[in-house]
Amino acid sequence: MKRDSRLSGVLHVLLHMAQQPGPFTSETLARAMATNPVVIRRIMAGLRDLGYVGSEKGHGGGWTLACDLSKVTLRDVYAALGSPSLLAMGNRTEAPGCLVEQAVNAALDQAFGDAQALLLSRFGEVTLAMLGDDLRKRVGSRKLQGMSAHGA
Amino acid sequence: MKRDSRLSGVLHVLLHMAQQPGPFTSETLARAMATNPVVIRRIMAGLRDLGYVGSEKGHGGGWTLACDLSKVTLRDVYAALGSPSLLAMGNRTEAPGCLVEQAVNAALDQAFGDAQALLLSRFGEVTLAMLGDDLRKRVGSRKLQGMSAHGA
DNA sequence: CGATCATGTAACATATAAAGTTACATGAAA
DNA sequence: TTTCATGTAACTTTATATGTTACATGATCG
Repeated sequence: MKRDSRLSGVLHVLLHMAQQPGPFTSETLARAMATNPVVIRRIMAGLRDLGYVGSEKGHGGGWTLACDLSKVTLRDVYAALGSPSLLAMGNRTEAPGCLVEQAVNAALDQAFGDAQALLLSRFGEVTLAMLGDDLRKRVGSRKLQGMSAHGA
Repeated sequence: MKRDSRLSGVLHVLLHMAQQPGPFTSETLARAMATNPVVIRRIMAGLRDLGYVGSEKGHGGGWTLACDLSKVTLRDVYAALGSPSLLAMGNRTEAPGCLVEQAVNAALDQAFGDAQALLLSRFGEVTLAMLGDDLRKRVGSRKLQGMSAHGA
C-alpha cells in the first residue's frame, strides 16, 4: 500500500488555518498543499463531524477553526480521520488454526501492540497549540535570516 | 496499501522447519502456508544471503536451517527481508520548504521514530528459539485435548 | 549423457488502499 | 437567479504486496 499521509496533511491544513483568521476555501487550502480541493474536503470531513472545524457554503463560506487548539491533540485528529492503520506490517492470518502460526502471531502481536500504544500515547501528548508554538519559533529564527514562512 | 505480512510468513516457515529435519522444498513449504512456491523463494532469499538458511538444487534439494536459533532474533529476520517500512503513515513531503510542514513533520517524526525504535527493540528481544519454546508449550496443551499441531 | 527435480529470477497479473480528478447536487450569499 | 462553496459519488492513477507463469541454472539419478 501507499504510505498514508492524511494525518500529516490535515495537520498542515489546521496549522495554516491557525496562522490567520478564516474562513478558508478548500480551493485555497488545496493550493497551499499542492493538492486537490476534494482531498481537503475528504480529510476535513471527520474533523467537521466532531466539531473541531466548521464549514459554510456559498459566498464568504469555507472552513474555520472551531476548537480550542490547546485542547485538541494529534490523537484526537488521528481519531477524526477514522483511526487508520498505524503499522505497515501484520499477520498473514488473524485467527489461524495452525499452532505454528499462532506462536508467530503471539510474538508479533506483542511487539505490534506495544508500538501502536506508544505511538498513540505520543500523539496524545501533543496539542495543536504546541505545534503552533513550535511553528512560531521556526518563523522567528527564519526571520532573522530575512526569509518568509514560505520562503524557498 | 496492503498490509505487509512477509515477516509473519517467513517466521512461520522457519518455525515449521525447526520442527523436523529438512530439507524442505519450496513446494512443501508453500503448501503449509497456502501460498505459492515462488513467494517462499522470494521471502527466503534474504535469509539465504545472510546464511541463516541454505538452499540446494536438484534431487533431495530444498531449504535447510543453517543458524543457531537461539542467536537469531526477529530483528535479524526483519533485516534479512530488507527492513521494509514498519509504519503505515508518513509525511506528505520529506524535506519541505514550508515552515508549517516542517513543524508538522518534526512532531510526527518524533512519534514515528519512537514507535519504530520500540518495535525494533522488541524484535531484537525475541529469538527464533524462544518462538520454538512457545510453540512447544502450545503443542503440549493442545495434546491434552487430543488434537494435533495442525488440528482444525 | 539425458531425464528429472529444485532453486533463481524475470515478467506479468491481481488485490488493496491512498491520492487525485471529474461531475454534479445542495445550499447560501450577492 | 446567478455565483460561490461545500458534499459526495464515481472514476482514474499510483504504489506496493501478493500471486502466477515461464524459463534458465544447476544438481542428482538412472
